[in-house]
Amino acid sequence: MKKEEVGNCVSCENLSCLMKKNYAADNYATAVANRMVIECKKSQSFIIEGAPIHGMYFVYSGKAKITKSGYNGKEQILRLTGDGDIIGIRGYSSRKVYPIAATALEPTTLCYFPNKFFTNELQTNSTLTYDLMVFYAEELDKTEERVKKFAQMTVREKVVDSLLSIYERFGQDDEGLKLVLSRTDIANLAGTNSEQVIRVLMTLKNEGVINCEGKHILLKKVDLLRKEIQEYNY
DNA sequence: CCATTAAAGTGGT
DNA sequence: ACCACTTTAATGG
Repeated sequence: MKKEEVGNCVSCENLSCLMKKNYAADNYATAVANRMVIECKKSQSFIIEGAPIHGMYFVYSGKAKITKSGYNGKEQILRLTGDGDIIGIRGYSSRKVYPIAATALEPTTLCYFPNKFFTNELQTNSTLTYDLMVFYAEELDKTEERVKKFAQMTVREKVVDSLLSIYERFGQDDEGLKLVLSRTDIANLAGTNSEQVIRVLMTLKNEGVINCEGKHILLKKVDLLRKEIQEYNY
């Protein structure tokens, strides 16, 4: 884990960032003074499952996966994160070690806040604390939805659901979805294996619903895909 | 540029 | 769903 401290912190332009949102210009300077900017290369893990909790991260730019390792070495992707997202936010439970791992999926810049600083902020800045509570509530909601989907969806539906969640979070351009994942990563997100993902992707391609060129996946008929899983959405 | 490893894809059980 | 295998792509020196 390579950490690089930047002497002169660039101003955070990311308006969805929880910190930026909850600080007036003058107080924000205090936050900036306490943060550390970390540059991550692709496939670099900046949080290791089981390592002692030391602080929390915001994604300044880039993308990362949050994972938990399973029984036979297979990992489960819990969620995907991008600009403005918070990572490592369970340092406030009684746990002393991170229950998850976080790995960059592309070159990623992180804002890091040591626990000591952030704990103090939570006790003094109630809007920040409230926003964080809303985040927790939404995460719990999403997790419960996912439990239902994992139990009830077919393999095909789980893959479709995963593709749509990537589409909704990250969008797509002419090339395809803006988050490029390996088949194995898609499988670990959907709760299947890479073979099944490969087969579902090929079927969808033959049906003309998506387009695949290497790792670039383009959703051609989003409405049709949504229709396939609509009964699972509330 | 080549060598080694990782990922994609296929077919059989 | 799982495993074994071939082909193809990515990585690193």
